[in-house]
Amino acid sequence: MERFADLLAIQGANPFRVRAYRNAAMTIRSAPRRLAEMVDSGEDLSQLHGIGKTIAAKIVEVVKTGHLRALESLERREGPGLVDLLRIPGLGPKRVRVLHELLGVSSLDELAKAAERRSRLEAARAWAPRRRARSWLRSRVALLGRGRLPWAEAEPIAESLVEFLRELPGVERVVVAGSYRRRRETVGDLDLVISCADGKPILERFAAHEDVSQVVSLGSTRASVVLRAGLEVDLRAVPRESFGAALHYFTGSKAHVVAVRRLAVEQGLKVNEYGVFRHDERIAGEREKDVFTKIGLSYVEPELREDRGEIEAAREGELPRLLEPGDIRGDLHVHTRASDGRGTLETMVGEARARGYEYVAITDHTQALRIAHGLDGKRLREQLHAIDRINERQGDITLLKSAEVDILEDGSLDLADDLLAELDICVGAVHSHLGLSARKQTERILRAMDHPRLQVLAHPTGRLIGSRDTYGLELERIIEGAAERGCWLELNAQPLRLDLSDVWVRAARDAGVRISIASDAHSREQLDFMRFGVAQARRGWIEKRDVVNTLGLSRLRKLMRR
DNA sequence: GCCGTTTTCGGCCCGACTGTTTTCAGTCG
Repeated sequence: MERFADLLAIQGANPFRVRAYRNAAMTIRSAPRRLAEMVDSGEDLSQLHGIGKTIAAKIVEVVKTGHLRALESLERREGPGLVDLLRIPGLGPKRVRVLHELLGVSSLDELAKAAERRSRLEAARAWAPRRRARSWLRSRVALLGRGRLPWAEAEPIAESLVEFLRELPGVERVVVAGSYRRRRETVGDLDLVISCADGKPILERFAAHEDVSQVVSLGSTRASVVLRAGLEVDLRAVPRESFGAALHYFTGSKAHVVAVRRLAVEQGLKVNEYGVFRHDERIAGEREKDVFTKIGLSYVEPELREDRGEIEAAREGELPRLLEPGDIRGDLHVHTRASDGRGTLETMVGEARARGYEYVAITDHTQALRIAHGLDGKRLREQLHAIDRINERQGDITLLKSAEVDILEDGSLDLADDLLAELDICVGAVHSHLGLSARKQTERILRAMDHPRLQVLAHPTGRLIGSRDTYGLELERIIEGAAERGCWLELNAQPLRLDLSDVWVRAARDAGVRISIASDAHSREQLDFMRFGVAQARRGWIEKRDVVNTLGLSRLRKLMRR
């Protein structure tokens, strides 16, 4: 749908038609179920917001045939590589069309070559930056290839920029907005908002920061730069009375903001980054909360602002009371150096106690995972004894006997039943045979969950952000199976896992599955990863009561299956 | 192309920056 929209835009189609396809793409991305499944069960896709008869038919065609004829014929006409040009900052559909028609360019490679040649570009009247067209193009092509950064990697960069700005004279407030504030698992750029009386000198100081490698644009209210690290940073300066409105606008998401503005228009109001206006009168702007209340909404937490139902819920006063970091009372997935962790048992327990946890489950790998030095029966028994001794010594934190038990290819567990019976809680995980068909992988996991001892399924999809996709899996069936069996699903808080994702953790919650948010710490510092998991859970509309490790130990034990 | 307790037709969020525009198009967020 996104690709089709791109090609339509390059063709010069009605922009609202183009937008309709982009909206549909957004709906598909946020859908809590796979559309293929809806098609298979004969459901009417046009019930989904933003999908009408035409697009529904196209989706059905893709699901049933694997092809979209309309897309393929457009690609044949224009060249399949043409849409890639849109990824270059500063190149939109109109300029891509000019490049295509004038220079015969229809792929990134061809563009790179054309940028080195003398070309007729300078003579093209329709091409706005024509005086320095070639050098402009070269500098823009160089901006390509910057991927999204995991949230946790953006954090130190964001914090140092905030610190820098706070110390500039005239700066009143600084907040990192954008997808960073919404706590998306990755960020494409950083959006900083400041309030001050006069933005120009501050923006100029910012553009001259030693970490800036390129100034993309620099005006009196906005500066856009690229850091040496490759990250793009946008800084917006607004007066104090507009700070809340600016924060709302720059926090996004785009879809959320558009929906809010549309709602305002329906009420005869206008919302922009300077405030909420009735005719020419500003009726809100300094405080973000007022932007919501003036159009009849309760305050929406940034993590929810994806236009996935939060606006309707805010209107009805039915927003969730989101999980808070302080609600967490224990960690159910922690490694020691007995397998592939770095800390000793005592170190990890000490760190958990320092966090005020009531309990921590020690979950080293089991024997099948050779590479992690997984524990066989003998070594696990030794660890269980050690845990008994620690538990006898101290009363303020309880160690739960556990293991991250390998789920073997046939769905059986990598520990004998008598050993499993000695554990307080069994965490199961898939680490091998990731290439099974989706059906086989799903049945393997369901079979493992059939085992009465298996309580938590760790990192359910196995994805690694930026490097490994979900292994083939019918996640709806896993969620359904977990609900039926009283099995819990983990939200693994490792910043490159965050598995389950926001959309899926919400789907699991909706299906009545309980969630364990777990650090999967392999060193004492990594117990801190819990906060990434909490943020991801909030994006999935998770409340305290949905999460098992917000419970005290006795209630937690009661909730276990056996 | 989608949508509708104003509408089945006529709307569809809104503003900043760039370039060379002498009043605005293209792009971006």
